[in-house]
Amino acid sequence: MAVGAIRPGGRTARVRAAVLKAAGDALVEHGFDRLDLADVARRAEVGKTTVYRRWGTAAGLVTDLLADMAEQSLPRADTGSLIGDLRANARLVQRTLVDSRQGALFRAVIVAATCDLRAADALHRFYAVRIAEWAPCVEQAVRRGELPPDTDAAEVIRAVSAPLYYRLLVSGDPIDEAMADRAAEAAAAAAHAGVFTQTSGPD
Amino acid sequence: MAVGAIRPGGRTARVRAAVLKAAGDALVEHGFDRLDLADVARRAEVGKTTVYRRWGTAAGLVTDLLADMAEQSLPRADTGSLIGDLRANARLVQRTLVDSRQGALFRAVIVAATCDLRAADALHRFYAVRIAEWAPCVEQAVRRGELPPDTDAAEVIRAVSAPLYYRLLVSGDPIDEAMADRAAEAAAAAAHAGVFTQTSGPD
DNA sequence: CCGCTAAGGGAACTGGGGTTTCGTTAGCGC
DNA sequence: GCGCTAACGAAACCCCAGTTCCCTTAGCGG
Repeated sequence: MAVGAIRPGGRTARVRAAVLKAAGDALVEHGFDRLDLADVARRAEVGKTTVYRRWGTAAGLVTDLLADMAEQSLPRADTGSLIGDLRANARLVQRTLVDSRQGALFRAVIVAATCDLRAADALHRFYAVRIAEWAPCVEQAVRRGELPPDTDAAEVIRAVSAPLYYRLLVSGDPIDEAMADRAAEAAAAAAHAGVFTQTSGPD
Repeated sequence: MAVGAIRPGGRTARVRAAVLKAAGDALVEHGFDRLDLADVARRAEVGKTTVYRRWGTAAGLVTDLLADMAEQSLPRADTGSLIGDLRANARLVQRTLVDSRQGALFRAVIVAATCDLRAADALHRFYAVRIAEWAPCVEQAVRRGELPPDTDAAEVIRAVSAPLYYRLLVSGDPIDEAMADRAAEAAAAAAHAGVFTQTSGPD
């Protein structure tokens, strides 16, 4: 049985909150690779034994942090048009990745996911939830007749985020609002052209 | 002056080749976070002092490995049509990322880039070269009249790769040939729609 | 082929990240 | 509010990644 599952109230919850906060701070300052659990314990004003007992490794700590982040997701937009909704989504992601704290945090959890299977699971579930949250934008557009009937909604949402994450992690090119808008427009154009229909693309 | 710059021949070159090979093997097996320089030295049958002296850190070693990988880049395709060239590019990237050795290696260098500024520089230059290699496909399509005159060629190429890397690093969704084709088609559709023109998108 | 010294290698050393031990605090059922 | 024990925490401990020391090998200019 996991530590903290039997008496989850009071001190246990306070310790968890303090440690996750401290872990976030440490990740933003040093990044995942230099995350020192003893340092996290010091910041949280908690015994380092506690951190090692409850979370074990840096990856375990990040996994729990991600579970915590997953609970506060922002609601999707509903502007009335596909391009409006996709732009809203792209700009939300853009602002998140550019924000110095949030951006560093996302880089850290993505790195953690490449190092640890549980962290990877948590990350994939995190994004599955986010994508599912925004998919109705596309489904509404289908119902309005803006898009082909069997358009894969999740695929369209993924297509909006992909260029932003590609720049963050791979190419290092700047991530500004104009490029977020282009990402939204590109996804919309491809969806209109029927590229994201579930059976097959147009011939 | 860097070690190995004064007598770059013979033993120095042999040691570098052996160490980079061993580093690649170790990265594929354990990933960047568990890269142990002493282990690399053992695999390369080289003194661990040598590895620490010449490369210093895991990030430094990966940076050099990336410089080595940059030298063998595959030539771009020339199928005669934009969609053909983009599909070839998407499938090349797809095969690379799915390949157990290459995929692990790319994940590792991307992780290294998030930890170390020099590694990040090396990675960004690596992708800038790859993108520049494939940009002429788009420029030819412009000349053929397939695309608007002021299409940003690099942006189109990036749009092809982005969904593949997004799945590799972020969402964890499968990366098969069909999805590579969709990525190519989506980029082509957006480019046709004028989303990637340098002045501004269509109104 | 000789000498200078760049580069490599074995071995001992060290510091701090992670573990173990055991005593203390406080959540929660009654 | 009482008692049981889950959970926390201080300190001693251990192990190994990374460093230092110093000797050996071999590239390369002459």
